Amino acid sequence: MDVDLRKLRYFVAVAERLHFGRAAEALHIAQPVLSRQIRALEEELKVQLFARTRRATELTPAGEQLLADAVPLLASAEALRRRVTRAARGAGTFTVGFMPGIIVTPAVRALRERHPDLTVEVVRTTWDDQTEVILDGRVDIGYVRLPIDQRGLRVRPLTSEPRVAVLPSGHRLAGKDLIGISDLADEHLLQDPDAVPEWRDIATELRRPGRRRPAPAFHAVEEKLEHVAAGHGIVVLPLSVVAFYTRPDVTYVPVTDLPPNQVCLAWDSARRNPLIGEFAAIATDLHATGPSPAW
Amino acid sequence: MDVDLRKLRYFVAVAERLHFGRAAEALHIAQPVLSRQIRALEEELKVQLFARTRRATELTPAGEQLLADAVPLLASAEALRRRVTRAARGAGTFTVGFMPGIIVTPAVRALRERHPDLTVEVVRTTWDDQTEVILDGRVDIGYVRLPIDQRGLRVRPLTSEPRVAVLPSGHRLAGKDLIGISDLADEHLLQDPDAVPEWRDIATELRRPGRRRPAPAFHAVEEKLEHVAAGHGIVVLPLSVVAFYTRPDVTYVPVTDLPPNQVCLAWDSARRNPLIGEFAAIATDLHATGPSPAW
DNA sequence: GCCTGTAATACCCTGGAGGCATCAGAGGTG
DNA sequence: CACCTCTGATGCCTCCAGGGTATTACAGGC
Repeated sequence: MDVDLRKLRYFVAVAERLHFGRAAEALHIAQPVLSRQIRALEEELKVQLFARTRRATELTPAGEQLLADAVPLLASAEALRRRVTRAARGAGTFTVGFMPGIIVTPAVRALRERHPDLTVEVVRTTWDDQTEVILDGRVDIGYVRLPIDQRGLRVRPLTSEPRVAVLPSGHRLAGKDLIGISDLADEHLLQDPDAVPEWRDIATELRRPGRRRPAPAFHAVEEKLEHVAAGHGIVVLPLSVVAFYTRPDVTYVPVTDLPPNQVCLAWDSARRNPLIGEFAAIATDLHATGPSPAW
Repeated sequence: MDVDLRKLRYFVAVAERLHFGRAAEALHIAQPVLSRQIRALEEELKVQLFARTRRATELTPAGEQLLADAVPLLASAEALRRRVTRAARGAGTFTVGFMPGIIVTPAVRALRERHPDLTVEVVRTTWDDQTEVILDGRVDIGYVRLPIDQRGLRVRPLTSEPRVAVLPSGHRLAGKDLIGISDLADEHLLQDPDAVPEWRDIATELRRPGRRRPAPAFHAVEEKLEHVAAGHGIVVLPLSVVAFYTRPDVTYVPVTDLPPNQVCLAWDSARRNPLIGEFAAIATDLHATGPSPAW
């Protein structure tokens, strides 16, 4: 009748590795069990999921489709679990996520005033988990910075702010009033290139292929600034972030041909919680009519 | 580890009825089994879901939360099942849903030309199932008419078209060039009031409470027109629909204070299928630059 | 021809989901 | 107040699905 989430989880493990033995190991079960479960899933769905040649294992089109659907489904199931537990603990809590540099206080205060009995919490996110926390139920609504993977989310634009290049104080470009992306082509970018898509378009053509890979293992703003100060490279950040996390040994320069960073509200598109809509309205309102922020 | 979808289904059955016996009956299982399963679910989540007083059963806040999350999760699971089966049958098929009066041919043809090996199918929907078919996997993308419940969907506006009142040919208003909603206040609306939200705002105040309820059991356009012709009442439809399903014994009149009907593209926000994005781009493009339709 | 790596098969054991019969407590009723 | 009814909970049985171990079957490489 219903699909079994356990079987789906097993399937995903195999589909991601294309190897029963290693998948079984990762799942902490014996390999024959996994073989049988997958076969059972195939029989239940009346569909072949893997093309098994004795030597290799690969996905059929149906398997590809299942993988694409199973991953978000499992995430939703996990989110459901988390939200129920949260709902039990704090009968009335509402959690707002935000990226560094975004001011959430006015909107949060407004929501508290309208619902005196409600506990409103805030959670700081990073570039990597800003959408994750929404989909897994840790926050009810989040202030996010584009670009993001919008799958499973509803997104409403709020505002945008210019981005600047953050450099060590002694850097050759440190004194400039204004630079272009091409001036930075030889710099090492200390952050996820997805956060600065234009970087790829313009800079990567100039870069030698053998160059050291990005792979930054630090995600918080403070860590990035620390590395910039140490001269390991540069980062590109929205102006408000730099203004907030100011420190003497790094400086910043506006970059002309870098489009502004778009700040949006995002929430789980499958949910129906009146507070989400209410908060979104408040926040949108504040950003439209309220006092303009520093940038 | 994972939640059990069967238990969730059982929970929803009880939560919707607030009665174990009747829920068990609806699920075709014995009542003690259901009691035990719910209790097991509560223990697994470490949360009390129902407040059981010996005489009544009601939901706790955690239960409310679970109900809100479980319903879409079960729907997603069902959709996953359906999509996998479809992916197995037609290795490469893409299905487009559309409401009556919307012309999909050019976009479908364009997609076919770009992917000669792809089977592109179209499905006509009704007001009631236009979003359902998207969420349960019967279509990959749908042309929908607002207002809709956007939960679980991504929606992109396409175009809008005026709406008209459809009347029997002999109706007192049949000859008019233009009427207002208030002229229709005494008419019987033969369709889901949600389809014409303004009807509620304006007309219901004028209506006596004891009036016959809407509850229309017919949904296809042809059926509505049949009933209008028979003098059972009137309907409000987008102009293109009336133009398409023309018949001699019904006529239509533009309504001044009825905002136009918004046509959008909508697809499952959790999915990642490049064809969806491609089709959306084609359709948006056609509607922006292509030949303007009849209305 | 033999060894290795990989999935499938054979067989067993346990726990959980289902059924039936019954119990227990809260309200209503004569 | 005794009794009946309605409703969910318990006790006990059966059976199958999911887990484990041992082994087989087959394709390639040496």
